[in-house]
Amino acid sequence: MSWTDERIEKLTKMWESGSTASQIAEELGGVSRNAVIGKAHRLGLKARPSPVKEKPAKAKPAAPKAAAPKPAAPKPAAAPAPRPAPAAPAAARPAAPAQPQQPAPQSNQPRIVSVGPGGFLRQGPGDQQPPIPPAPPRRLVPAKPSPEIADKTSLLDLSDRICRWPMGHPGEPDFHFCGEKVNPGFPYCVEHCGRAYQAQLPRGARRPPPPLPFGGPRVR
DNA sequence: CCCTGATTCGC
DNA sequence: GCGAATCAGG
Repeated sequence: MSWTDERIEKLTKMWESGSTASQIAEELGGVSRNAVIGKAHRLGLKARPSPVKEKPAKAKPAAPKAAAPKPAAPKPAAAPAPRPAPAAPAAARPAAPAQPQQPAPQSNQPRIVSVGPGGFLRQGPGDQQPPIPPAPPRRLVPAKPSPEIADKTSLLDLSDRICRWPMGHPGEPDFHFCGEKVNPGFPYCVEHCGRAYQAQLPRGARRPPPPLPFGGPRVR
């Protein structure tokens, strides 16, 4: 792509209206952000108040870098008063918050509108208006993950009064906890306390041990 | 790491 | 003149 008059004009307008180099490059198409910046500087449009914070040479005149091999033009410090001072890039990036803008029914000026690749109408920087408040509030996760586990006692449902006896095996879709009201003073309900706390039977009278929580090795 | 603009330098 | 690479900063 070459820098035709039109493109240069567009670049100039957008640059002066506060659009970023990336935006300009994207708008123009076929050029990179660097190309835009390079061209802009070559055109002499330089030194916009960029998002790069300016360093106010404050109290300390310590200017290790800003020392002046340049006698001619002392840089006019950041003067927020003059025009191109995009103060609020928050809501509307592409919009140009300069001055001659919003209600500016161009008296003559046929309004240059070009058609983009997708068939959309391109806007000039001056025309840009932020018509769409973003705000797509949405929740990706429903309050109840799924009906299946809605009534089952999950890990999150456990409390001091809830029987935490595991039902099923961890990792399984339906794994949950007993959820019964606890046997006061114990972490399990009465039934599971009976399982958890087995009276030691006399040797020889042992029965095969009841299934422990998590059942030991998985039976398949 | 994303972004920004600025500058350099080989083409 | 051009712009990728690089730099410097937020």
